[in-house]
Amino acid sequence: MQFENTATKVANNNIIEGLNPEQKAAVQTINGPLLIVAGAGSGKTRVITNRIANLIANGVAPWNILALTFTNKAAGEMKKRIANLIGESQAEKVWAGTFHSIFAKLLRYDAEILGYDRNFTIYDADDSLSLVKKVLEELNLSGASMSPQSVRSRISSNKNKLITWQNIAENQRMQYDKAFAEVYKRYNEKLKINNAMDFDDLLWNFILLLQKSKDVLNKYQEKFRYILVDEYQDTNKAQYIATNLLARHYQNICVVGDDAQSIYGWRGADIQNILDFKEDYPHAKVFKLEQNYRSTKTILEAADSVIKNNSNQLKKNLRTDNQQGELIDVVECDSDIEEAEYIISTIKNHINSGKSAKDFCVLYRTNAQSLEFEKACRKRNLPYIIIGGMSFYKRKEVKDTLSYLRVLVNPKDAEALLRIINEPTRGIGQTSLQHLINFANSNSIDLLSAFRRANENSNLQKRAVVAATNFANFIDLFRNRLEEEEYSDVAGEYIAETGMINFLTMMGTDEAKDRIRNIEQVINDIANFEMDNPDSTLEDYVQQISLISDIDDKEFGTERLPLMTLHSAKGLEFKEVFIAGLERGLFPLFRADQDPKEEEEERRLFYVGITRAEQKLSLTYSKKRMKFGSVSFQAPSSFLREIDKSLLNMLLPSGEKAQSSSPTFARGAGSTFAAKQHYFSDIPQQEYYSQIEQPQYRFRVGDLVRHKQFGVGKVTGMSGDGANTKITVNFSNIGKKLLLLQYAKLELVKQAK
DNA sequence: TAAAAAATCGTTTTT
DNA sequence: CGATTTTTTA
Repeated sequence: MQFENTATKVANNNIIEGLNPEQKAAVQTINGPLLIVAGAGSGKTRVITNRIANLIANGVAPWNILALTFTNKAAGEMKKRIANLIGESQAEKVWAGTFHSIFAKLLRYDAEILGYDRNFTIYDADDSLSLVKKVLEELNLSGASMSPQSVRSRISSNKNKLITWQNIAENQRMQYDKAFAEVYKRYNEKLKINNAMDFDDLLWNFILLLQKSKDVLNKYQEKFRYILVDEYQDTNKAQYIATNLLARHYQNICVVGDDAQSIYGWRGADIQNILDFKEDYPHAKVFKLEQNYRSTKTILEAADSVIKNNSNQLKKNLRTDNQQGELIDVVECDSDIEEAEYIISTIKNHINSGKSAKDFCVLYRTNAQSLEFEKACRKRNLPYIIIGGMSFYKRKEVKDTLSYLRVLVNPKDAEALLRIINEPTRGIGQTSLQHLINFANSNSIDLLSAFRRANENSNLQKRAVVAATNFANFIDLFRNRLEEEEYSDVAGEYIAETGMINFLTMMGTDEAKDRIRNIEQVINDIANFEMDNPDSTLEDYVQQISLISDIDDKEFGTERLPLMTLHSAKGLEFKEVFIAGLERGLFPLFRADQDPKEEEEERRLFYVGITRAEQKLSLTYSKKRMKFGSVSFQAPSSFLREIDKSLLNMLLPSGEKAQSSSPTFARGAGSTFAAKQHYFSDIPQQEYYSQIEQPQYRFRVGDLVRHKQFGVGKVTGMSGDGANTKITVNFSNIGKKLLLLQYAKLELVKQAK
């Protein structure tokens, strides 16, 4: 005990040392509700970690502290820094993790209360999409009016708001709602049958658990006496309710966030949660961290001049003692190729003169934009890393491997089973599979059991019976072994026996070799996980893996140039940042010009991007850009106009100064012409500049159009002329509609070929 | 049943 | 354009 006291005192000095007064005050507040409004680059992470260390130094047990983040990376970073302050042994006892991973862990203890098995699997967006497709097929709604994508995202956004299918069925406004409620209901039933939860269920089911069992609620309220939520501006309703339930008794809840950096509204995040915190907890203390330690004055001024165009925010006044710094380059490029060439060659030059690749970063709005940057990097032999996008875990062979493991862990997981049953082919084709599914349904057994009892199924061919029985035996064999042996060994042999690797070896191509290595990497990963977590099971491994994203991977420190979306960049910082594609319709993305709320979110995203930069910021846009294999013409982003001109340095890719009266910038920014598609990239530029009055486009059958209310649809017919022109559009959401062209205000999305 | 060819489709952002 | 799904054919 004596010993520990000394240690605590030493730690205590570390904990407050070098903090500014606001930071210190926040760190030293122990009890009661606390809101920390942390501007970009204000040392937020430091305050959070030091505060947790301070709680522990003041006698709070680390296992009574719950710290919730949005990414595993943030959680890992937090743990690492707490460990530096108070030592590994204490730090690892803190409950720090993402909402999803912590709740998943807690759900496993009491899954039975909700009617789930403890070994439930977690469905990612792909899994849940394919489940939606199956439901649509089953209910005979496929092809008709509902696209699986839109149904899935609607289900998700309802779940984020805790809206049940019954709620929708009761309040249905249209026939469409009725059908949707039906799909939603069936989707949930199927999840339950598969003993699976989607991402949103992890939040909602945890709430249900707390509501259903008073014991469980008490248990966790007692356990998590001190709760801390990072990025509070991005919490959705489910996360809000869950944290409030947990904190209700002790009210030791500390939330940290920056309303100016709320960028997940589309995923159900409710910025109101942070704006209303003081109303939820009237006694809450509030601290504002307004001292920025990251960026130059120029960058901060630019960020401020952008964000002040938003209404509805907590007042903040970011300041810095850093230098004024360089002007912000704004570079007008001819094409997306030139844009990538400019950015990558600029970075390459800096690297050649001694700078490090990891000090730079290229940000873009959509993942699709990464392609040209990759090409440019490869051309110059510049190592790069794409964060997000096609992640390791989304690759086919990796998903297949994980699906095999899922079947092993949770034999009810029909999604996983269907995914791998013919990977490699096993002589169980569509017809046989359908017979097996029917057998499972009519006997109310899970799919694997139907495989096991294939010999009772008179519809099956002999060959299929043998194949199905073999497969079931194969799974059962390894399930038995799992009970006795170390799971990493079993998993390794199991995957080897699936035949995937043999199949790929036979192909022999370079790509196949890559895939084999990826599969092996999963096996290694399992072994490492087992070593790191000696008491864990294969269930644990499979469950945590589905909640991991690319940004969590540790490859950052290496000498590679990071490329990522603006969303992925949240929480990161780089000496020099390039933001590409500042074009109307791309950033801010098109639907934002109708809806002010969306536009404000895009602006916050821009704010996030700008404030990632420490020393230097460059913004680029391109006049032409490839979209869907055809060229589209772009106007500069309206956001460029919002930055104070005195902070900008207008350039051409050659490095020459663009005249301040650069035609594109001067006109494009204020004009109303939308990005329009052409099929010849050599249309003279003059035409582009004179296109301020956009000619009336004549729609044709086959065109893809957008309607303000009805969404996107395909033109299937035209009739009449002049003011009487009528147009038939088949909307993906609601089906066919006959509209009067002059009132419909249709917007061209894509021309027919 | 499985591989190859053809057609279709789409672009936010992610735990 | 490139990925994915549907259709055709062996």
